[in-house]
Amino acid sequence: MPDRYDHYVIEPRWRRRWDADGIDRVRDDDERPPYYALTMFPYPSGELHTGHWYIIAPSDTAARFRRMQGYNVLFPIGFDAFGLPAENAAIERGVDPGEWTHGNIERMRQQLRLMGASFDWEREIVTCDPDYYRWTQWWFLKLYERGLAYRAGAAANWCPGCQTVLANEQVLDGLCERSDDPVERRFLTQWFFRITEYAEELLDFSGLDWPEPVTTMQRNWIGRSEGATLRFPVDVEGVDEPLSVFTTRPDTVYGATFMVLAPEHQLVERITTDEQREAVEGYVAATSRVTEIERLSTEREKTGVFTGAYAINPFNGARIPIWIADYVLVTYGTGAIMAVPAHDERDFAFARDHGLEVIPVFDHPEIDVDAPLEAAFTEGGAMINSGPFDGTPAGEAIPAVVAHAEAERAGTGAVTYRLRDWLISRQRYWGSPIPMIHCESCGVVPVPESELPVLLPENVHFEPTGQSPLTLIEEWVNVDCPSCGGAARRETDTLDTFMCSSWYQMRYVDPHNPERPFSAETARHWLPVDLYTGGAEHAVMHLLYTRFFWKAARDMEIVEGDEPMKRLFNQGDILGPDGNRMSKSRGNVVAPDDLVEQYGADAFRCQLMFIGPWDQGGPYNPSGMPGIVRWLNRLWSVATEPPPDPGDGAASREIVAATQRTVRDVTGDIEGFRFNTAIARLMELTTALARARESGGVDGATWDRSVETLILLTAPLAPHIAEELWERRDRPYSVHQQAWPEFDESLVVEETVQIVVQVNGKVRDRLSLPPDAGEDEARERALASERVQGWVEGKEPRRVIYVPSKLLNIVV
RNA sequence: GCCGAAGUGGCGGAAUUGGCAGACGCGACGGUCUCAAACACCGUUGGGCGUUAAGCCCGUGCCGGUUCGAGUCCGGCCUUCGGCACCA
Repeated sequence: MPDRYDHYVIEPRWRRRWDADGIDRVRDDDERPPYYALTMFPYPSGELHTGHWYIIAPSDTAARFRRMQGYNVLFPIGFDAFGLPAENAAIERGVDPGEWTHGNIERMRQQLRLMGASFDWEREIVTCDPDYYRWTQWWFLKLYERGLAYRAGAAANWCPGCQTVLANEQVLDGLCERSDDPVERRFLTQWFFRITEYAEELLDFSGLDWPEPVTTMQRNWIGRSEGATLRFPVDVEGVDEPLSVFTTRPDTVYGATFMVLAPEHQLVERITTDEQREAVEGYVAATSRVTEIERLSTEREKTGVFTGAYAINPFNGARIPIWIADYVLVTYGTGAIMAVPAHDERDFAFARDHGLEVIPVFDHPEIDVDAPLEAAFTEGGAMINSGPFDGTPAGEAIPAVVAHAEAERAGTGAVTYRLRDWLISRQRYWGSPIPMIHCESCGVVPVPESELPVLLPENVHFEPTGQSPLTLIEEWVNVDCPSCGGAARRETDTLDTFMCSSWYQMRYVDPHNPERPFSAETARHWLPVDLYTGGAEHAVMHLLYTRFFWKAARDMEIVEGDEPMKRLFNQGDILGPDGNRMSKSRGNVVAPDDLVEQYGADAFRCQLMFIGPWDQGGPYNPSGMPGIVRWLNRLWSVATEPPPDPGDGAASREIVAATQRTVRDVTGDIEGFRFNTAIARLMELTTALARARESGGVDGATWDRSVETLILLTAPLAPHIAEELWERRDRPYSVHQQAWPEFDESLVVEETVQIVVQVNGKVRDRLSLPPDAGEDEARERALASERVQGWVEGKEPRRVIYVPSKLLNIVV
């Protein structure tokens, strides 16, 4: 019976052994330095797919690598288990969301076990378990106490057919995905978190090792704008308060020729004249059917309607018309703008389409400002048409105008953020109940902490009543007011699932604590997270929410430090073999279980890591699997077959150097998540050893050290085969508890280096030189070469560029 | 549309700071071992010119620029992907 690599036998055997030994249990009192490696927890959709493997297997490799480097690594897993799909299953198939979710979790746990990932399963958390969401509710109360939670009106997608609120993904081209009814916007009173209070601090990423594109996206998302709010009196009887607008260009105020309100602006109804009412109401209704993305498109025609009302420019007394248009959003700034068509492209387009006046208030060296403008221009020289400000240079214009506005009480300098407060209310069943009670006499009253969790009731019916399903459960909704004891009703909205994932990394450090979300000591020991890996699709929302949560917790002295995740890495998306997102409808889904069955978890892990850089993702095609399998087989042979004939040991030196280069490169590659090149280097060393075994000349000690180094370097990537080979070489269990090999530079010193010789930038020859050769020596040797002479043709070099150990370029 | 990213052989990709384009692997072709085969082994493999060879020319999405030298830097496009606040 030939002794060959058989994943089918060795993988389950080692998983059972690791499990029995508790090799992945993490202790808080371990003396090694702590290292917290976190991978974004999955939603329990029902089946582990290739995408999960692509996210988790490399994370596991990174965690195992740190463990071998001497850290006590916390690498937990759990399930982000509340959310829409469970409720859809309930509506469509009548299954209970809780049962559906728990069934999925059980299945995915089994599948995850096959991966050979070094999770400490005793720390598993499931966000829909009352033991977890009790603390999610606790966080809500803390944020409420702190004044960071409040109620306000906000729009939701409303399907009149289903009588229900829809998620954005349930709206397709403005229609409900279930009933095809046109979706409307409906205003509801909902809960918000004041994330904007932290906007300024959230712009600061100093000290964070995060990918630059993510911080850029977050900065743009927060969208800080400096400018001013200006107050324009409204020329309508009964409207005494002025119309407040935010502008980044207060210096163009003399060029404001009309005002634009968002159609949802609260003043619209009060200022609209009788003649314009029908048009305005029609436009407001039409706007409720347009998505925000469409509204912000700069290509789209700028529609709008005149309200019939006028405002007074506080600077020059000009009486200017007030319009409504959907390119102004009620959620940004004050929901109203002063339009300066001469100096703003959107305002210009609007003015052109609706025949409104254009008054330039800056001159320009290349534009005739007395002629009708062809387009808006944003950079000008000095102010014109601006009364006392005429001649003020552009650089001084904004402070001058703001100072004047403040003196005249017509406005103030202001900073606005694009970031909006976080809407956390969901009109759904499958989420954590918001722990609040509405009492007629006391108003909104928090549920006392001692009464948490507010349990989600079971046996709920999902009927299209226009209410959240929780509203219908009288025995749950009706409750005594904690404050006065009178009859009161529970809040029937549930929490956004982003809230569950905003603090889960904190719960992992102390997951079974019944008294607190976690103890202060464990938090100090483990937090913040050292390495967070997950999809770039979370670059903005989840990662901003969790930063906000952390900062709020810090201000409440629950955690220490300013940031929750020190280092962040975003892996790319794995696609189907056709380059499209894997989906059942496309028929391009690759099922991991089948591949694991056929090739083993190690091979599948390695193939996923080998296909390309982790942050790039890309198409996954199992057709590349034979290359990985061949490598593992070759590794098996090298490690299990007898050593080569030592001969005179002449090849030892090169094997030592090759091994050391591999140590250096693989260490750097795993550190930088370049698993693809790490595996390429391991393949090269494996091949080099296999060839050396054939040709001989390697002494026994060198051979053993090289083979065992190769196994150690492979261990984080292919944990099962490494363990098996380590045991077969009679090394002490476990390979995963061994120290990572140290690179020794003195063993790789080269006697000569190859220098490329170019003539006019084209490679014409190569030279072998000592590494410390100087330019003169290199030049002399190069010019002596016949091939170089042929290209130089006796001409005198005009210039010679020498890069030591690399290249010599002769320019003639 | 806005914000962010990516385009290199038949395919996945490599080239970490501007310095030999195509490492490593798949596939293909040729061969070895074998009764036969394999997840075994060896070799060739960007395109063109060249009988072989030496060698030469072209070549990193497109157009232009900077440089002794550009896959890499700059400007302008094209295409694909992620996010856009109720999918998670």
